[in-house]
Amino acid sequence: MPELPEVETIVRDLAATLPGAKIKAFKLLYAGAINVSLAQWRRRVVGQKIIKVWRRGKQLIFDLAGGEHIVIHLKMTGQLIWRHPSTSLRAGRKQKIIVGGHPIIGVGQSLPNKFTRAIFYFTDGSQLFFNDIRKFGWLKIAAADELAVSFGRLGQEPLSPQFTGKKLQELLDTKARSKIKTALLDQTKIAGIGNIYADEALWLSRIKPSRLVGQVRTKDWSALAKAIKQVLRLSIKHRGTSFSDYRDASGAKGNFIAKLKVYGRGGQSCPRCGRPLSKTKLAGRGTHWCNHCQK
DNA sequence: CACTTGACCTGTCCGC
DNA sequence: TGCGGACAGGTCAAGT
Repeated sequence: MPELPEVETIVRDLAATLPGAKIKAFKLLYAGAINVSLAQWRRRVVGQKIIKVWRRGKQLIFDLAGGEHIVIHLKMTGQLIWRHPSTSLRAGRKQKIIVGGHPIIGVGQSLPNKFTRAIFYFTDGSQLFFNDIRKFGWLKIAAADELAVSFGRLGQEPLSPQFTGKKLQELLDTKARSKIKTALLDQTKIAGIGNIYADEALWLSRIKPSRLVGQVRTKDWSALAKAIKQVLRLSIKHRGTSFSDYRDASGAKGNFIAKLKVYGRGGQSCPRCGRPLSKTKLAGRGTHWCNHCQK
């Protein structure tokens, strides 16, 4: 599910509420959701204060006052939804719901639900729910050195100033015979692009997903880098794409689905040239493009 | 070595 | 209405 714009949206939401919060308790509903025993998890997490919320690629990180880090990957269907007994994360969307017999304010259905895999309880009464239908997502507790090793394997942040056409070419042009879409999805080269935004960025830059990296020219690299930044930024502005399960930290859907040009639109007309969009499988993923205006 | 497939899970949708 | 299969935002390991 969540690619960079969705994770960034959740990070911004949580960064507005979590820093300073102290974890009072932790409830685990699916044992596979964490990387250590529950006893060890609680030993390292409960009593800790969250001092910072940030993102690297598609992963969220809570920095803890004691120096360790909670790292979260939402994979396809993960959600992080924050609730407080008396306040709503986003003004204007308040809605009374009942949790455990106590009325709280939030958006959408009551929590926990049958897909809730873990719950953080904070000393101020607020709660953070980790929901995940498909159970691919995970929470990890990591020391600083483990975090550095794991993030060292991740590629360039596409929204960083260093991410230019030249840089993109340097990163991807090493395997001339691989397909450009496959290369864009390689998290060790670029961190954060997933299936939706790979298709969207390639459409924007008029490059066919199956084009070989070796056939991408200098001006294409520059257009592609620009398209990647453009689509990621625009999606963040619209709070991400809710194709099915993605929700922000208040439980609300993102709005970018209305702005998608090709993803999920196979058979419909190309917004640029009007011809029908193609859909096929590439790199094991559904791939959408316009066979007329993408070369 | 590079690329493809299967596996991990649960849900939805479509054709029969 | 039921059933089987394909497919879904991600990433690994195993197989070719």
